[in-house]
Amino acid sequence: MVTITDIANRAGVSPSVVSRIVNGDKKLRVSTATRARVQAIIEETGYKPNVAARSLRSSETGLLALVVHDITNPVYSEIVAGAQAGASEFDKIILVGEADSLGANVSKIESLIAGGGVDGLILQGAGTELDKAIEHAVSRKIPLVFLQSGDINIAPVLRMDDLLAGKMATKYLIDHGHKNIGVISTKRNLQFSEARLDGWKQALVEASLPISESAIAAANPNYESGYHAAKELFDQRPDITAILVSNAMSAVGALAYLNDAGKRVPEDVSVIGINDVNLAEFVRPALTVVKMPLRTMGLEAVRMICSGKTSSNKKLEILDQAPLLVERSSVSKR
Amino acid sequence: MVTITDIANRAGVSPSVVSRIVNGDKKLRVSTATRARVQAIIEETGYKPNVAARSLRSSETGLLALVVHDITNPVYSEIVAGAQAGASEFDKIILVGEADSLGANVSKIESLIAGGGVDGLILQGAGTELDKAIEHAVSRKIPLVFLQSGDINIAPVLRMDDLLAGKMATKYLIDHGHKNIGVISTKRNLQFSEARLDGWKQALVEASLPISESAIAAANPNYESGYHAAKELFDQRPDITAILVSNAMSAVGALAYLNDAGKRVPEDVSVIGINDVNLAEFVRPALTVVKMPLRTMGLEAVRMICSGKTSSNKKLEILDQAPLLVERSSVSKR
DNA sequence: AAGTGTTGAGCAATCGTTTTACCAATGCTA
DNA sequence: TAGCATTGGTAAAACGATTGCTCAACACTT
Repeated sequence: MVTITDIANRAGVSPSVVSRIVNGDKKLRVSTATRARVQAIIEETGYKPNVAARSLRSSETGLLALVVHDITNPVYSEIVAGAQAGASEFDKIILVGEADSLGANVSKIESLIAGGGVDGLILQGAGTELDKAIEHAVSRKIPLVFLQSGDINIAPVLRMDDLLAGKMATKYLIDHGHKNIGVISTKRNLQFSEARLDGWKQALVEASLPISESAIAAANPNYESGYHAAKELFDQRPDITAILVSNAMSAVGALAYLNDAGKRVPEDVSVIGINDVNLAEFVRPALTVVKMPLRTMGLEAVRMICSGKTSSNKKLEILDQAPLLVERSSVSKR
Repeated sequence: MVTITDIANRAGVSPSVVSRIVNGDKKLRVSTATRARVQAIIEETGYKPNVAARSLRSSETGLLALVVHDITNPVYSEIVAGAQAGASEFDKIILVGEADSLGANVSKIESLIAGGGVDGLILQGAGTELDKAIEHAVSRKIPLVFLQSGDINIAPVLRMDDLLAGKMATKYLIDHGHKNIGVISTKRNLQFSEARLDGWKQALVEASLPISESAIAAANPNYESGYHAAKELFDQRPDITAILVSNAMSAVGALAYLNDAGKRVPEDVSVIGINDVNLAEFVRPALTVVKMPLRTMGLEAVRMICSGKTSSNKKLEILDQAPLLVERSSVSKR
């Protein structure tokens, strides 16, 4: 492999000069002549600095780890996309991990973090699997941000306005004349899910509608779980005419159940989801949803990490960008 | 940070001993007493070797880069999952990149590869964006595998039995009495897509059914494109009673179009997809598909990389594991 | 008793960059 | 012309781990 010394030798300069040229050193003092000569040689040889050596010296790796709960969930893909956009602002690369699958390679991830292999860590839906990794990150002072839920005493938690989202969605159903409104919340009692549920409650209260525990079901964020939660809900409460589903994948599952149960959407039952994904537009009936700024959340997380806002600012941060109601065909007047 | 020297000092041994203990050196000769002492100190201090230093010395990073065409596509998530499973066999971590989004950070990815930041490279649906990265990988002799399509002169190409899949699916439609069978192929003229199309053709030929160009449409692997391709197809050929859709996301899009066009599935039109995803089961009607061994492909790619089969063996490799027909509700007898 | 093996461990070079400190040469000021 | 600043560059010490080589001590063999 061609090293910085090779370049230096061929150019008849010392490695330091090459290094400065490559890195665009601020207080760089090198004549335009040598600079051109060196750059030509770099071009010609295709020299690229060895990343290991560089990060050994500078203790920066250019890698940011983002651990999400489930890669296959399109909702999380949005977060990843946002993070990637942020990463390119700061010239970093996002390393995507999956919390569930981590079981197998969790120790490898831990070593990576503990060994200074990443410049920052973004954790979405962190369960206890990652406790050790978190510990290492903290002791190594690696910038850390939680997304949607996490322990505020350890690192900042970034959230979207989930309360507002739940409220908006529910209000929309109420405005369409619904009075018996069920909700399918997200399991695991996650903080953000709780907030969405609170939004539902607040909207009902403000409309002087009763809140009943029997109108609440819970699902994991996948199709199947949404299907079963919907079944459970309607078995208990056949009188429900509209449901709010706290996440997109469960919403699609719920739609499937309603179809199988012979309930037409939206004629018999209206459905509104939280989180928008491409799929919502192409499922039939197309899902009306409250679109959350997932992308922005991913982006903002990276920005916090890279601009050093994580250590100073240990608190719950709620994104300014408001949820957006996207009307499609799954809700009707009653 | 606690380094190997710190450990060595506290244990009263030299760093080499610590290194050998940590790495389980084969020809390791260290007394059980010192070993225990050192290990206790490692435990106590939480020492983890610095990954940059380690990879500088050993020129191995423990990272494998997997670049897929589109992270949000659940089909590719399967590949990623398989690769991750393979990675944990070899104690490596998968770094997932996205070819499309690469536009922005492509140069960073290039540097990573060129700088020896990864131990191997798996490319799915590689377009020209990555040519430079490929070049670097080759010149650095970084193991490289193409998935589904790629230049066989550069590295091995791993494929599934796409021809068989196309044939099986089409035969299934034929067996159900269909004679006018359309196909929505995948754009970009990718090699695997071509093979699926050939399968369609072969099945028709074997059944002495005519092959007509007007029965062929093409879509990108996403919902929207599938929707439009279906529209195009049926505008041209309203007589078609069954379609084969070459990828799952397009199939869902096609389903949406058929619904909007007032064609009932499967009563008026039967649909069969290639590739299975969870969604196929929860969309209504549930999609009948030919399930491809995507997971196995991801797994096998990693195995090839990590066992050094990539340099010797530059050829097209087709996975043994056969496609599997999964019957659901989108195909009916005619 | 001399020779031969084995065990346990240390020394020091090395991987490729970055960066601090330093220096020589030149130009400028007063 | 002495003094000083600027320009353009070099030397060498890190960064932290790995590993080939060396070596002392002891145990066996013959």
